[in-house]
Amino acid sequence: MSELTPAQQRQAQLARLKGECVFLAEMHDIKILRGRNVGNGRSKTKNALKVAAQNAKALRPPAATTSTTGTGTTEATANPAFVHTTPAQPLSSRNAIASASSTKEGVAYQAPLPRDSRLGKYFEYDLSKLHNSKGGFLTEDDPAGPGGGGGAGKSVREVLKEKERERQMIREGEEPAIYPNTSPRCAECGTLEIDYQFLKVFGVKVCKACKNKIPEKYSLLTKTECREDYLLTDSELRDESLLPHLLKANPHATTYSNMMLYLRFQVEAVAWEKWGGEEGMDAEWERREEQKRARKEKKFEEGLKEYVLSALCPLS
Amino acid sequence: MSELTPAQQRQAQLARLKGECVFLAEMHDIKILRGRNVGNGRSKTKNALKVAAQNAKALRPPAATTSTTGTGTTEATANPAFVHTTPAQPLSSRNAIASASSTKEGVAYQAPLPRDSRLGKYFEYDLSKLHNSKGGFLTEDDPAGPGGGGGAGKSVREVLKEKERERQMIREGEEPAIYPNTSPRCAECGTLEIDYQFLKVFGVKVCKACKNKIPEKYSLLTKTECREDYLLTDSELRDESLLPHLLKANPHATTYSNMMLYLRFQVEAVAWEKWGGEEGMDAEWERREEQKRARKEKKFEEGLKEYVLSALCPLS
DNA sequence: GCTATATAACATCAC
DNA sequence: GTGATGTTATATAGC
Ligand SMILES: [Zn+2]
Ligand SMILES: [Zn+2]
Repeated sequence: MSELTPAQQRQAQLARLKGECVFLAEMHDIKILRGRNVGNGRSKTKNALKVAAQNAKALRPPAATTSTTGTGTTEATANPAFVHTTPAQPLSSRNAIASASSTKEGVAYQAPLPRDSRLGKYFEYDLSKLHNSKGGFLTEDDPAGPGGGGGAGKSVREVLKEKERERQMIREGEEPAIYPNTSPRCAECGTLEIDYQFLKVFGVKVCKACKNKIPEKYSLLTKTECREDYLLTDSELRDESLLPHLLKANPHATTYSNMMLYLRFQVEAVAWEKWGGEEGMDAEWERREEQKRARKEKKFEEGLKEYVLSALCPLS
Repeated sequence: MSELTPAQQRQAQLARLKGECVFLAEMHDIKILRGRNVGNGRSKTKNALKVAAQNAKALRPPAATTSTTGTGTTEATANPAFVHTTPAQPLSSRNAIASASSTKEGVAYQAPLPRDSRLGKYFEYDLSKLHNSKGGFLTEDDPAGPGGGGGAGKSVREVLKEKERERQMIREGEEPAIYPNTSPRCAECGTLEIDYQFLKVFGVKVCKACKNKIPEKYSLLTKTECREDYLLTDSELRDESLLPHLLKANPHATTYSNMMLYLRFQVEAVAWEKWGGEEGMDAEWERREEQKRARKEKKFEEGLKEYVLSALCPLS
């Protein structure tokens, strides 16, 4: 096999990607002018799908969206006494991990620059507004909504990625431009005694009392729960810029790996964009359940035959 | 890692399988009595699903089911001039392959025994009637239908597996008990000039004229077409006892691998059982198409950003 | 048009 | 509860 070297493969894929980009960019009415990108903006409404825009609310902390508690997720880790015992100590080690993982992506050093830097001027068409599609949320150019200043037109994924950049800056000691000198207050009740661990890790301003009062929004989920109950994939949960998490000692045994805890409303936002709302997710869940059952039955039939045959043949 | 040896793994899986079998067998009202299997039979109607029984017809050659030509499958290889040129020559080599592949399964030597042999007596509950489920066909104990003697209660898969055993016996020179001394006739028009290649490979009695006259039933599909148009998986298409195929030189280049050609109505029968009829299959097809599109768009977005960034950064 | 390789999703088990 | 491992399905490139 005259296979390519890894470097050549990478190059080939990039070339393919570039070709595809040019082609698809035209499809999206984006013009690429070698170093300067001028698009005629919003023209992707044709790709819009299904959807109910209720999820967007979940991203704006001030809105006290109590959402639904519908899905039968186990509330085990949602118990505050169980989850919030450690007083923000292991954060330093966790931050180390976070920084390492976000800087390993090559260009990540340039990426966290603020939007108004030199880089921003090259785009009349904001790349972060590209139609994300896996669910079709926020594709209609909704009129920015009342008070929804910056988020309009961006997918949940994009908003979260930007928030991650802000968190990154917080970790590096710089204040994000959006929160100048005023001390942060709980988004729910306004108290000044917010949980700084939540601010640092999740970029969410909330006090411990409100956290416990609104578990359907602020409770924590283990990685496994996210995978099973919200059908998120491992790579999605590994992406800190999409869904941050905090680490906590595993209660099953001290030798086990740390638990990874995610914030429920963030997880729900991503999952609902991915699956097209809670209904779409439930439908997919049913589908997989049925699939699993079918697989099991097939294996059972084959296995039973093999078993009975092997049990009978010695007698013949 | 104190991992198990392959043999130990196999053993462990078998043990697990046996346990599962016992458990699930009880669920199915089957009693396993170490070498003797006594079940109270039909009690699985609760598992029945969706369905339209039209597909069963496709399995009875005498019924001139013209089926539908609905799906937009390419009819390229369906062109008889293209497909049926070789006069049953390469069969010998193909048969060798077939025998090899079907005997490599260990117990396959015992399996082809006729139903009324010693083995059959141990089962009051016919294992081949187990609910197959991936589509839910034929689970209701349909009253055997007019003239449908042996096939009632068996899934499409099971029927095909039995037919494969017959074909196997034909290849080995023995006449199957069902076709005694009378020469085979075309199931469509009754002529004696049937295509013996089709009989040997597919176990189907049909003349060349009828083959060409009813392409929606007798045309041939390449393996790739089966995979793409009928959403069958590679392992399913590799299983000769489920879906036999004949080989033909690849027209694209003589150095390429042989084409594998499957009979359309057999493929349709399997696919429709798997997906719950043509409607179910089309639904799944749409689902995958959408999934593919979403994947592509996601990759595009990431790729475009990376590309534009790499194109822009040198300028800054 | 097919197979081989790589990638992602998924099930399973040791920790 | 998580991560490593093997298994399966999908995408691509070479033949
Ligand atoms: Zn509060
Ligand atoms: Zn005929």
